[in-house]
Amino acid sequence: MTDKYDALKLENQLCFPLYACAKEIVRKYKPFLDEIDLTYTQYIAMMVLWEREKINVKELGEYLYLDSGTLTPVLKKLEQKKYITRTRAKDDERNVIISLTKEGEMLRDKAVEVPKKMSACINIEPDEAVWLHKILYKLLEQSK
Amino acid sequence: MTDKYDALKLENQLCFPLYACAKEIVRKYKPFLDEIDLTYTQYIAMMVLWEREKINVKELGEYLYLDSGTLTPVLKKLEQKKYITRTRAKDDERNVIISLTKEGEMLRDKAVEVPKKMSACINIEPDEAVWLHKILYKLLEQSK
DNA sequence: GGCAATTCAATTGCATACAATTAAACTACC
DNA sequence: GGTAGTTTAATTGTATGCAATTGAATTGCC
Repeated sequence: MTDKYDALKLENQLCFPLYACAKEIVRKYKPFLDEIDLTYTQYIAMMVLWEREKINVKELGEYLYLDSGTLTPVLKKLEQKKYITRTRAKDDERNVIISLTKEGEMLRDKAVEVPKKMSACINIEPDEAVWLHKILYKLLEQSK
Repeated sequence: MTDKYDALKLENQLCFPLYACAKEIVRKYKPFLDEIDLTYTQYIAMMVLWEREKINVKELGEYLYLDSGTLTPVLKKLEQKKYITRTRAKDDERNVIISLTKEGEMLRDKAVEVPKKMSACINIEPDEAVWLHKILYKLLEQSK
């Protein structure tokens, strides 16, 4: 019951369900993120800022696995919305420092509801979630 | 050691590593897919075609979790490359039938090397891979 | 000190993704 | 048989993503 093309079957891929699952879950975030007027990419960028307050684009990109080509427009949007500021570092003008504004800080209290609402949408056993989390980070480590 | 914002920490998310992991793995495909001049989206579309030969856009979208807004331009590209044809169904002109061409069929022999090369790039225990596959499909089921 | 190499963010070009709308075709129902 | 509702792709508009390039700033090295 095997043929030489088995490896090409969609159902035999590991990448495909990963790709599809990520998209579907990000899509589920949308209604909740709409309430606080953030896209998913803006949301994860804010997440880092809430932890760090100040960070440059390169380091932010390392956290998020995104490059400046993606981040620059996202950060400009967040700047427009007054959640962050973008300023060249005095000591090294190549670096653009992203800083949280007071408005950005305040958004945190509204955003904290998002993960709560999401967890109600994803039906997964707690121990499976822990496992999945672990294995995904193990795979991510390989990309560094 | 917990605070009210713990749920907002990037490292506590399940969606983020899923999202990042999917992107990183798709990126790892790129050099192999470049060799056969396919993008990842074109590749997974071809994968379905190699299994099905004929399918309409809607049903293809259900397999791939993609809508016509994404698929139409992808399929037009594959048509340009002569791997598929797009024709309105005689019996119901709303349906666009995607069919594999002989060139598309022939590409399969080259494409079958891609999963082989990829598996050498992803370092994961076989039983973990099976488990991951299972849990991802379980999550995907919830999006139907 | 001066120049080559490196670093960083921004830009460009291309390819997704998806929500919302549109237009054409078909179905149901009377 | 006519019309309202439904279905299917395509289109439009917005937001990513990423490779490659650019330009400014900095560092290394002699």
